[in-house]
Amino acid sequence: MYRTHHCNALRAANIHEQATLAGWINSRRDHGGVIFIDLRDRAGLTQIVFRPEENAEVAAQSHHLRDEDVIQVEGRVAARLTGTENPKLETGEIELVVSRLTILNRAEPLPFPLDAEVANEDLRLTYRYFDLRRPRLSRNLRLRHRVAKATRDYLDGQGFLEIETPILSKSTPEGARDFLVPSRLTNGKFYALPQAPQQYKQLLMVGGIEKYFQIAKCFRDEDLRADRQPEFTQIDIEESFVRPDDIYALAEGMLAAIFKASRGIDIPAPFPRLTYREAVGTFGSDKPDRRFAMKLADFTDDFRASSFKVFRSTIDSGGVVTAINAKGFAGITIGQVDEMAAIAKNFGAKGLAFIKIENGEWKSPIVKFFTDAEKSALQEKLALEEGDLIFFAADKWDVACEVLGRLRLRVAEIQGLTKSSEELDFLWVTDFPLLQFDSAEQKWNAVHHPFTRPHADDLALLEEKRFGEMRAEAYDVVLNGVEIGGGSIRIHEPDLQAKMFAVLGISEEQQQTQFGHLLRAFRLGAPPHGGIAFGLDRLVMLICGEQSIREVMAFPKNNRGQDLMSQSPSEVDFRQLRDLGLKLAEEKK
RNA sequence: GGAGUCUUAGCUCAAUUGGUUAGAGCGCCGCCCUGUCACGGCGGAGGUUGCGGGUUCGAGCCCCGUAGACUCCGCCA
Repeated sequence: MYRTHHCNALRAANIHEQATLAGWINSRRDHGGVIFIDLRDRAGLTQIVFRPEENAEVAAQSHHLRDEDVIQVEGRVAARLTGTENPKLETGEIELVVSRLTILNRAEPLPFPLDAEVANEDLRLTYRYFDLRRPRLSRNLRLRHRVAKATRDYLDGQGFLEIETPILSKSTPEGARDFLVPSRLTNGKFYALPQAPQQYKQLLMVGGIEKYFQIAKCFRDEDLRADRQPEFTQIDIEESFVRPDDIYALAEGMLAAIFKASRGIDIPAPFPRLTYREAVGTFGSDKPDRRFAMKLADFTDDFRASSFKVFRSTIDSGGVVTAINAKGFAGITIGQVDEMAAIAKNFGAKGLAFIKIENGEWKSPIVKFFTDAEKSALQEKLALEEGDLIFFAADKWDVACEVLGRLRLRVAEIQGLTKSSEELDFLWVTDFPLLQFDSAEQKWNAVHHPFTRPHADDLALLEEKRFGEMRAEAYDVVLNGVEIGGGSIRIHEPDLQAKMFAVLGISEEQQQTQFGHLLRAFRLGAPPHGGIAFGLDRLVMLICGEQSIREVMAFPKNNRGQDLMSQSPSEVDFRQLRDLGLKLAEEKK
């Protein structure tokens, strides 16, 4: 046995007992004579003390110890001298007077200190196993475990079965780029790593499972972001004989259990619901951060007869005029104006009109075009006050909303509106559009995925080919402006599914080769079903108060998808390629 | 593929307007120190200022290029 106690176990009640501890040297304080060491293991810290008068040999050895050496110590639990107790430590009333020291392993000079923030993420990722010793990451991984455990316990309690689905699966044309795995036994053919267990979970429903879940690894070969890694984890759920309301209640219950278990807090449920049109129209985003207002206000009717040509012509051609009030932002700098204009342009605006309210005056080159009626409409709907700043967007509805939505987020960031907020704002966004026209490819794409059920009231639109107007029976859960989950009720009828594939431009032949098994399954008595999937990494990130999912994964990849620690991806031996029947197109330089 | 920010000692950072030998704290090495808890004191080692080029009497600083990191856009059914 390496130890009799962990490093957060000994208390005043243990005084005079013998104990053996093992762990890392967190810090050492060498007084030449007496030497103190804070010994750390995953449970906490215990001060151990070496005294020459107690054991000269061991004390002499102790002078050579360094931070992060791994040692085992045996000794007597003693009360600290009066006045030297440390209230900052749970073990602060006692110390271990060492009589025997075993050095289990030494540490070379450290690549970076563990007791300070390190900015260089490259270095942290290269020495990830070392970085994991820091309280930040160990706390995050513990919270992640609590979230996963609460998820399993809750769903188990609701009668769900955790079922694994294949990692080696089939490439499909829709969606993200697949990671491919060449097949050795069938040269020239490939597996794909799953982007999500979507088809498998639907087939489990056909299989009569009724209630399935999985904490599933998913893979997408797309560019990375602070909240996107090529492999990530979903809490994947599917259930038969459900309406959206059933899914909402289940998801709310699960999130409540997760937040209770991880943060010890009760979250208010049911969550408010916004339709997609409401969310985008009011906040300029389908994942609105509602912890601050700065709502979009529509002025299309007010400017219908405007003498300001830009507004007038936009409205005449079916566009809208909307605005936000950036409260107290009239002191905006030239640089910030440029930045805002750049954001507007980046998201499709032709320009950015704005008005400063300063010294009781409306300052802007466009104010001269406005009538009193137009001004009072602005005044009223935006509740204008001294020091405010109005941003306008005049464009097609979706462009105008997105532009103001992006400006809204940037202004809030500059003003620090959510900086110290502890608020947890959950909501459902419902009634997403079913299809979106891709003008580059000149085809309709599924907004959610091809298996999403059209809204029952909009089925007639399918026959009329008014695809852009169709709503989906799809929903997202949003927390503080981050999409943490999304799902839909699925199509379970083979004919409707085939029709959807056709709309998406998937030929009859492709349907058979790529989705034949699914269509066939639907002809053998598929129950109505639907589900939802949560991004576990993003959820844990929010629970931990982190800005990046890399901070809640044990071994994340960098921006280029590389693991700096193990140096993957890496070249492979030519024999491996030969076995797979592969040849590289270009010789590596 | 595009935009932005950044890159100075092992780590975190500094270096006035372009001006002498690029500094500090932590860490490391050596010596001292018997009640500290971020212990303290004295001394020492450690630098091609990411890389390449240019302007200049003189470049860490200005210009051009390039590499890398991060953030965002595109992309992510």
